[in-house]
Amino acid sequence: MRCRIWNRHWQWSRKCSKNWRISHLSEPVYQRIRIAEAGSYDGRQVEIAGWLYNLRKSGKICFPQVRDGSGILQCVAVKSALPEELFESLKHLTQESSLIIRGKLRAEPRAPGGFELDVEDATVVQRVSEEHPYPITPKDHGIEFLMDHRHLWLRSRRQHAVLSIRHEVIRAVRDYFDTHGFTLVDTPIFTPAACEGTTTLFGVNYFDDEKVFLTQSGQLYNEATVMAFGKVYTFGPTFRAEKSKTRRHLTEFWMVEPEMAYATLDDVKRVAEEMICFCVDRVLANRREELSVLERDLTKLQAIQPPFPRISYDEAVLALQKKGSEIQWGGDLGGADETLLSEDYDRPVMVDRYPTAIKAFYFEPAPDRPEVALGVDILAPEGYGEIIGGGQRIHDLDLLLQRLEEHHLPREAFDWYVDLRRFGSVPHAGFGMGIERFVTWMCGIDHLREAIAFPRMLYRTRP
RNA sequence: UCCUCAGUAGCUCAAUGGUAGAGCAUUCGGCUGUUAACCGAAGGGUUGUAGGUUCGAGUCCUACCUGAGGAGCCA
Repeated sequence: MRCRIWNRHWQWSRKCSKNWRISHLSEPVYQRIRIAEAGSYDGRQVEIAGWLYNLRKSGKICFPQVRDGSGILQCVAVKSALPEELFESLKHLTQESSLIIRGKLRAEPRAPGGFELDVEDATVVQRVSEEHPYPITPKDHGIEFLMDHRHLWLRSRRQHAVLSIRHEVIRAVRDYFDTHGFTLVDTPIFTPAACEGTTTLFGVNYFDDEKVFLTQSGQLYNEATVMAFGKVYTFGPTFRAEKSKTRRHLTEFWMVEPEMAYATLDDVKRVAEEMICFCVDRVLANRREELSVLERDLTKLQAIQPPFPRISYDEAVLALQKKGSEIQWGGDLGGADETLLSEDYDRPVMVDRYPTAIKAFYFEPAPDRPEVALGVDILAPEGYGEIIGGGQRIHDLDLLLQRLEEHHLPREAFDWYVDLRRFGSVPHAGFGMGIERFVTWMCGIDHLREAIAFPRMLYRTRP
């Protein structure tokens, strides 16, 4: 397999340019490895394939730093040990040129990462030209420039770390639900109507003048699938056409939404707490390197242990008023209120039983106090705001019909949803967690846009 | 939709209403252990756009465009 790849490169190189291959060796004796595995190959002859991250040079020695997506490895090319042509071409390599380097790997305390490759041979796959040098230099850049070059910015260490942590979070979320009896049942992206009727939706033309909308939640569909499977979750993209221009909003983001039959608000709180701790532990266990690149304060993440504080909306309003907030009972918590509230705790805080009037139509009212709903928001510490919203759904047919009417929602659009209350309706509950908000919090970064590869925001849909 | 701030070299930024400049990047030269290497030199400009005030505008005024932050909005 390795030889076939090698031969293909070799033939391609001869076709492309006579300068393309600068090797002076003919036998492929080097084992291709990824930089992350360097520790297992001390003293061996290896080959790494990647891109030039940075280059420092003296007169007769140069240090190309190569990244291959798994890590960064410093190489050493010494003039006296290499053919003139090879040394000169390495010395004049441009940033982000793609190349394959072969040589002997060894432990080296002076090198970042602890390992270093003594260059014996190299192949430049594509040289970045001086006329169009790589735009992202190792110096400061403004956010506009970086966002315009997002397709290249992803290669930098910090962005690589953030997206690696995102991957870890997503894997942990799925592992958690997969090992706790939940079935993944994805819900449609095209939906015929508003899930809640209030928020703004992106409309799409769907053949012959029919109008459909991009989903803003899979929850209503989850309420159908959960009656088939008992415990389900949806994981997918979500679209909100809100003209929000803040560091906490994207127009396209990813959300995980579990739903449980025969479950109540307390079950939601228990499962959410357990899942959050599971994900934080995974990130801490598997992504130390990335957290360190991001200079994340680990003690802040290590403090995320059960039990999380649980307070009611009533208590939250009183606490906020004491801290100087203008909030009145009946109003929603603003961004500033969320920060103010969470600064009292070193772990996520659960706020439940919001006024029914400010919650969506499907929330079950508290049996003893119908003016509050059995919903809960979970606010991340350090001012990261709401990461989870959820609660118990109405399971009574008559109450649901009454709510639809009160919210002026079209009965026809909700026929199937209402049907669920006719055939073995049971108390059920669930929640939704925004992946980017969770990742932003894990990484300790200050903007949601870095927690997804290609963010979609108000006024920004490129690249 | 509203408020605030910004737009000058490829990038990050300077420039009292009076000759548009520095660092990085690029090119050339020097350096055998560099850590965003360093030292020397060179090239690189329609100061977001359109008007206006002025002897003279990057700088002041008006409008517009673009971006950022925030508010509103927002399971």
